[in-house]
Amino acid sequence: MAAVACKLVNGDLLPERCRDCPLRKNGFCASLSPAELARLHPHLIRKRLQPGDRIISQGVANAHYYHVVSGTAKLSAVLEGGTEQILGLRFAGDFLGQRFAPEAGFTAEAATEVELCKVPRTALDALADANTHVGHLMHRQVVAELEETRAWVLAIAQRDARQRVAGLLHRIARRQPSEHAGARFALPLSRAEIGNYLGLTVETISRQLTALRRDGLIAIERKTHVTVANMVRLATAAGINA
Amino acid sequence: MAAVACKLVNGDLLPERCRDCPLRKNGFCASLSPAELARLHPHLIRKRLQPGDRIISQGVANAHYYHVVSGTAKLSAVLEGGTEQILGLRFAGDFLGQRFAPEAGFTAEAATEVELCKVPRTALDALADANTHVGHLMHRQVVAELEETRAWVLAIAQRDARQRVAGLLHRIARRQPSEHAGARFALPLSRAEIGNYLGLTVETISRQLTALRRDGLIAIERKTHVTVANMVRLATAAGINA
DNA sequence: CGGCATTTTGAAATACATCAATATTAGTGG
DNA sequence: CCACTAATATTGATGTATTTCAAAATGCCG
Repeated sequence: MAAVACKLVNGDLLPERCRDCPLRKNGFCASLSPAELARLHPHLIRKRLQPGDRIISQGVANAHYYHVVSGTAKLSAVLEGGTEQILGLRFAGDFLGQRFAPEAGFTAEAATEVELCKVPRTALDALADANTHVGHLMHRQVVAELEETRAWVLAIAQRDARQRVAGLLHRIARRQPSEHAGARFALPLSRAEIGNYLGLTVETISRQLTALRRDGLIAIERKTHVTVANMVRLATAAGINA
Repeated sequence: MAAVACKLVNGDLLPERCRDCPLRKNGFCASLSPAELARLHPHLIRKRLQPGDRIISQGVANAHYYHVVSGTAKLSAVLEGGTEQILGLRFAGDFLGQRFAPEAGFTAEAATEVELCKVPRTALDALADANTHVGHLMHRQVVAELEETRAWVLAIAQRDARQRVAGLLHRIARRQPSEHAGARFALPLSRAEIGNYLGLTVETISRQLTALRRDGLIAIERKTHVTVANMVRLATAAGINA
């Protein structure tokens, strides 16, 4: 919640916190020059959230962008009808918030314990305008997200229940911190939420999970802790690759 | 196919063709200043395509952006498995092509007779870099497309066959040239393509269309010419608004 | 330990898919 | 213009995956 003091490392413009940040190596920050990071750094705030804590609220103008440093965030939206719809998950390295979107189109909340890097819109937008390269980066960011969303449509449109569930587990596993490398993780969503996300019922999710366990693709302990026995077989079950 | 000669109108920097263009009033071009349009204009090429003609080929680096001036374009992609998937439709005013996407992620072809405004990437990219405002416009463009794609995911995830078909007809109707204002249009997709798009079979599409006709929401002549009897009832059938 | 939400499991209902046959349309050449 | 063909669309009968309804089991928290 509190801002960490800024301290520049001797002989290097790169701020200490950013240099130690796991995100420095990949994604958005990796493409920023030390000078750009240095300019941004004074405005960065590190936050740690507990499951259920709100990050972004749908329909509210949001003054910040966020970078997920660790943990998993859940994206959801309430439709006109009042029904809730899960829109996706965001993992370490993912960016939250759209430029030029006046108000948030969805709600984001911590699904697990989450560490965030909070960036004021004004700061990043100013940098983007001053430095074309950063503006392009943010633009790329959206293009990539669009691609991913399109891929998701395809995935859901012509796949059956087993493939959808296997596909979701596969996607979650791939994005786990590399040490565990997909082997073991806590499900960031309840069965009901998974069903909502995949367009299936709670019961179907439950049945498919037990089926996947019965077939030896995964193991489940304490309802939420999944161990993937075989990533390749899981991918096959998901209908990924030909 | 051939470039139209450029001719500036007296006392106005706005090129004649652009001024007469139906797109001038809305969308991307509406946000460009006369000076910006004038700069872009020499590079614009008007093309007229017949149904089935390719506009963009998946996997190929594309040297142009396109604006749909009239008609309907069909977007599709071939997945790893070799199966084809319809990704969507583009109507008059819609933009084709993503900045920073090195190669086309999908194929676009004319579904009806289509009029296009073809813009070299180099020209528009240069303008975008020279003039922040234009860069922002292209950025906004993607953000809007992302929003729309997300909405589509929602639509398909938790709706049954009738709702999906009604929803598609509603979306097509809304985007028809205003004179006809949704009343009557030719379906730009075959039953098989609609099924592919909506994740349903040809037979189901056919049955749902006859059901909608039987219920008096639409009329169909010559298989492809749809008249919407009641847009409000169609929207209700689609599950739009609560 | 007891209450409460979530998950699992079972049985019946249903929406959509599949298989199969017929009907319509568009295209082609006589 | 008509007959012929091929492609696309419709309609029917049956099968199946998923939903729905209902109940039991598990895990969670005071």
